[in-house]
Amino acid sequence: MRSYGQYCALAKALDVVGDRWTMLIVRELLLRGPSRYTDLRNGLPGIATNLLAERLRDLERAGVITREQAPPPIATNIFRLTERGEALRPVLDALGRWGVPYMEEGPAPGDEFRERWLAWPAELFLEDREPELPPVAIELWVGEEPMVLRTAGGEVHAQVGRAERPDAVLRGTPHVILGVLSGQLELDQARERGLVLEGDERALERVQPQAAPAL
Amino acid sequence: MRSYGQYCALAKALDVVGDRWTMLIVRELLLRGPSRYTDLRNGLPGIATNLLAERLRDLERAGVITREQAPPPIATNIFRLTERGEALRPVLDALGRWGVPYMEEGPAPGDEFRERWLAWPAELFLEDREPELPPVAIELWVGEEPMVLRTAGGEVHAQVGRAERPDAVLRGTPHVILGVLSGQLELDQARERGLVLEGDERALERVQPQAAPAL
DNA sequence: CCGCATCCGGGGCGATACTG
DNA sequence: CAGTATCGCCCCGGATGCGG
Repeated sequence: MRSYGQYCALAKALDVVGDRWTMLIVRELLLRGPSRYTDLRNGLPGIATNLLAERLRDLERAGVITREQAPPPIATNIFRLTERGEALRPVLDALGRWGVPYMEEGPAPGDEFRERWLAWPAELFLEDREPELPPVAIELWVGEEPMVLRTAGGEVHAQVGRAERPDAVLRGTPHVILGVLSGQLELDQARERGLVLEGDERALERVQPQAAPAL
Repeated sequence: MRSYGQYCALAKALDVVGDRWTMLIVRELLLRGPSRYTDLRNGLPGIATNLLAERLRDLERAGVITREQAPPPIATNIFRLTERGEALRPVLDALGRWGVPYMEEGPAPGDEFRERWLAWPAELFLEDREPELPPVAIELWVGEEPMVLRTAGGEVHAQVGRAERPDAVLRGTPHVILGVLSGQLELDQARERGLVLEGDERALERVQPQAAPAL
């Protein structure tokens, strides 16, 4: 990116991560951990391949990510965030939180969706309000790939995958699931909009925000 | 900006404020409060006039700013952040904080500078560690325009202008002043690099961070 | 299949000129 | 003062090719 040419911390930050797609690449690396080129590309629907390659080069030069050659049998590179790159998490948290209201309207026609993108609102909004009880696991089915929410140390962690014995299973559209996770939708309302909840309803209530956070 | 076409809070946020110059326009409105077109332009060295006009239109349509017609005698518009726009402050705070390390190297050749941009690191790093004492005011001279730091309620507020009877006056380059404010530079080191401190040194020490924050 | 490089059309960007 | 108009250029997006 062309530098803004301003001696200002914000402008300098934007010189590094202000380019189109750059923040979203960081999002993928934060959500997935170290990733291969193809995995990144899969998590970034719409990006042109040359742009991804160019951004990865830029980010590497800027010290935000590193590129590791996997050992010879595997002919692939692994991209991973440096400490400096991980330090961008508060930035993406803030931006993601600011963007949540735009999710309420539901996906625009043609919008792509990846299950793991839900990890953001999930970890942002949910908390384990009864950490002294045994941990619970909630499975989410919102597309092809299942996700699982687990309580641990008062927090809730989200990741792609299944639970062995989930306390509850939620199925629904991204829009409805997000409404439930963010506390914008009551369970009754959500059910009217197609939410299916199997298992222990209390597991869900345990992690939902008490009051709907102001968006 | 072209939409990313992703049903993701972060991508949706970037659809609105991810365009080039957009965040910096919000920076100016946060730092200055409601502003005229020309004032914005002055605080955004390097921006093309048509781009500023276009971004202001976009931000207005997105509900981030409003445009008010000033009463007839003054034939000018006033742009001001909406509540939604003010809600971007945590985002810019996080990004600005992430960008501070790039300031340590000093300005790049040709970098523009505005005194008020210092308000960011100032309010971010400084705190009144002795709020029970009478408030102090510190004047900063780093360019044409003076700035003043005032303690109030345990916090430190920065704004353009002078103090009537400053407890201390600091003069130096942006780079050195920033080093002092962020706690990266000891006073001795700063003096070697051209810092001039008049008045009560304790006023400065009172608001400096105790330990240099990890950048 | 993975990780790009190349090519090309369109649009956003930057600089300057101009207008009410 | 507060923008609009214009124009060249480069960046972006999409498609394709290609070596390992």
